[in-house]
Amino acid sequence: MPVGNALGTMSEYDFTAIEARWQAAWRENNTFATRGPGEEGFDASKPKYYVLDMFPYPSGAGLHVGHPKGYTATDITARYKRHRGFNVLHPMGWDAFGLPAEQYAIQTGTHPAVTTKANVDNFRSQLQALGFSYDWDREVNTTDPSYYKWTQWIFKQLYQKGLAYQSEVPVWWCEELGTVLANEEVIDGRSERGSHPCVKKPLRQWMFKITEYADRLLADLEDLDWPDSVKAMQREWIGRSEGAELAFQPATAEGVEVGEAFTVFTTRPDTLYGATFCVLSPEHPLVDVITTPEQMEAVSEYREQATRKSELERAELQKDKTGVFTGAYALNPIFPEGDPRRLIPIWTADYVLMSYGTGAIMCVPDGDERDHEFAEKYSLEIRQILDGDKMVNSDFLDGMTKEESIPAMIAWLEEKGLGTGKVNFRLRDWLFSRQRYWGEPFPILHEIDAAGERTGEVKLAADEDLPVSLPELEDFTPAAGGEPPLARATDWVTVVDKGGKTWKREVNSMPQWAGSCWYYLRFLDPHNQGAAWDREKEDYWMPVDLYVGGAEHAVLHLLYARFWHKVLFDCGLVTHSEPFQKLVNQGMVQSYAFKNAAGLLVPVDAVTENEDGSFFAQETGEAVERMTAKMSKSLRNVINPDDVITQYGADTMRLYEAFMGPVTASAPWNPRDLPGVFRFLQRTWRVYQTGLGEQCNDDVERALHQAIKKVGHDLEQMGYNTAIAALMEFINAATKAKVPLTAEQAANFCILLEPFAPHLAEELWSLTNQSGELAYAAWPEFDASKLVADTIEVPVQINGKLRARAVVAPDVSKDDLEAAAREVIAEHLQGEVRKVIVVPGRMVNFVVG
RNA sequence: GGGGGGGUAGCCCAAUGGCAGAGGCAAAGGACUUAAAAUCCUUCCAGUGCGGGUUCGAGUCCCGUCCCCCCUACCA
Repeated sequence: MPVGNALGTMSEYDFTAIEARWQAAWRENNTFATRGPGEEGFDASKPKYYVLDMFPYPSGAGLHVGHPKGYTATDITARYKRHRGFNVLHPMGWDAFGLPAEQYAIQTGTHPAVTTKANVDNFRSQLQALGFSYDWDREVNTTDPSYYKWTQWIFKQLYQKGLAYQSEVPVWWCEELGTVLANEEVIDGRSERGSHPCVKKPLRQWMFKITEYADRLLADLEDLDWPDSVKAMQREWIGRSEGAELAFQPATAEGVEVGEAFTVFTTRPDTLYGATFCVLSPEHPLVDVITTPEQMEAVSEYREQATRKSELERAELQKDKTGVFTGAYALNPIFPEGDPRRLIPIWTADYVLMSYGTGAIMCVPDGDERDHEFAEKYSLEIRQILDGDKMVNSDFLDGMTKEESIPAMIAWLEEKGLGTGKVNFRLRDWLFSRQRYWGEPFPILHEIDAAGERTGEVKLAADEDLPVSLPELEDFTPAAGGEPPLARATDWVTVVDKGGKTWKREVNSMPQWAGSCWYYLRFLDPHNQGAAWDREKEDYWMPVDLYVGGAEHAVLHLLYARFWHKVLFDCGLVTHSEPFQKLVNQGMVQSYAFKNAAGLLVPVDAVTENEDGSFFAQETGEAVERMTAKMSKSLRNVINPDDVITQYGADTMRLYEAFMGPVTASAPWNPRDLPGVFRFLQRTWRVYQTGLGEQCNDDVERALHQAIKKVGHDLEQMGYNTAIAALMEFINAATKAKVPLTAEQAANFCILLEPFAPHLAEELWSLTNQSGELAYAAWPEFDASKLVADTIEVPVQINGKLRARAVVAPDVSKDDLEAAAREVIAEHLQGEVRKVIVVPGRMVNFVVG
């Protein structure tokens, strides 16, 4: 085979050389450097498009084939938008604080910064090998002091707004990780990372008042172009419910008042006439006060059991409700003194959670399924108050539906001063401190007294003292008792201010979410030394037009970032109240796995396929069933992107990722499908190898214009897989025509191909001596007159069933089409034609009989 | 239990209410080749989970039902 690039000479599609050449050229020419307001070369007349990936944590394992699925989608869109004349901001960075680097440091003594740098370098080169058009001049790294300086500065803004506070609260403590965790990071009593057991423990921690923003975080979801599932998850997490709070007074069995009144939250205050008992959470402080001596032993034992039970165990045991009578009673405020219904028993039970509402509930067995179950089990009174959807035995509410009775009851309670209408949220304040080394230090100083003890007074570090840099440490292990590793850096911890006064630094660090709460703003102005970002740039680029990432961040990163952004908005630092206008969750890239009859998973490399397409395990010979699963080391089904690039090239890899199906769909990586897209690129290469022609072939020209239309249309709605199908159609047509493309056709197809397979497109652009920079060449316009053939076949139906086809001109009139249809259908037409439906260019339908 | 998303050829996946098929994989046959690979050409394949309804016409809209995936769950 002759090797060479001269046109007219058949040469191989040498993707390795082509990709290396163009990646180098893009770097040298700064092809994808983006200019914003105030930057040289900025063109203010162009519209902007900000397309963002959720930046990765640079793990030691390197890039996973799942990462490029989203990155390929955004890159195709970024490249497409450049052709459409947009100023495109398409940056990449590293969310590099986090536990793995710290744990590796504890095991090996390697400083997390060293590990992080190595991992970042690896990730960057892997991403560059895929030819993504990021503006690498804007790369940010959350662990860089010049970055976290501004993370600390934003913390100060939140603090100054009164949104950050310290509190001794029961928080999730994870012994294994040696740190506290946020509610969002604990699932069923286990840490989200690593699945280690966690317990509730009272500790003094930094909190953010995210609950003050609950209403806005909920309401503003409305206008966002986000997946319904993510909006639903955020709504549920915020958990707004309307109802009332009302107070119950504890009393003895004789009705003598004891202790303080307790408040309950209920969404159905109107069912108060059916309230026959109350339940306090075992953690409720009042339980100690009101429990009678006779019941004390049983209650203490129950409470102890409840604390020992993990949240997980409580959830597992949910079917079987348990509880203990406290011996005390509560006065149902709706009944007058002397009414026997007024005195109701108070129980304690762990199905009532201290963390929701007030930790105390009124129970209406006739209205609530759980209360009913509990009442049945412990033989408590069940008083009817509902007949169908109408209230009964409820005095002034009788005959009302709940829509009428709830407001009526709230009005009544408020009038009598017994309760108030109340909106309750499930959202808790955000626990913002961690006992780790590898995180942002707080810009906080604690006042200490002569004995070196904290007085409780704190002050912020001055702006000119930022960043508060991480001190060097030898040992990164958390100290016993939850003391953070930073406490060991004694020189760093002690600060003497200008007045000679001694302070101690905060030794907790920020959680990993901090850096990712605002990185999309730093990309706008990454080298700014004097400010986190420039207002003019922020005004131009924000909000993010397209944000692509995994669904796992639905309530963590995406809720936190929205919260920070709203605070920044209230501070007048940003111009929009929401950061991410359109959000897309890319589907997961899964892998095949195999399961035997016993349901055990069998590693991929231990399975062989039979001729008939079934599978068997090599060792045992037993039949196994193919299924899709997450890639995992144990199943040995992890695909390494580097191997794919070596074998097929980056363009094939990109094309395959985009061609797997809709970007939002999960699909297994199927090595068998790779050659299909690879062949398409080879065919494309070959079409261009025959040189350019003068003569314009009609079929090729039509296919090209159809492709221009379809690819543009599909890309507007992120239909990457169907856009690629359109490209394939064109190449199939061009191959079939066996005539060289004209220079114009060759150029136009290069532009269509560039977003998907940029290296090959650049090579072909250069081989055909096109002028100008391909990445910024204007997207071609399609000519509607060239879209259709000289004649088209129109289906002719009788009663909706296909009976014949009429060959007509594409622009035939309605009457002429009907005439042509009558001609071809004549022999099939029997009986009276009652109606004729004619859709010009589409079909004709005769309704008979 | 609640919420979100899906069921179309052997497989992945397309189809503004208008011929069920764009594209790819796999399969079969052929061309080229000493042979194989690669490449090229040709061919094969379902009536859209199931049952109703609306319509001239339903994969698409409506009602019911079954199955699968994801998220969430004693939230008062």
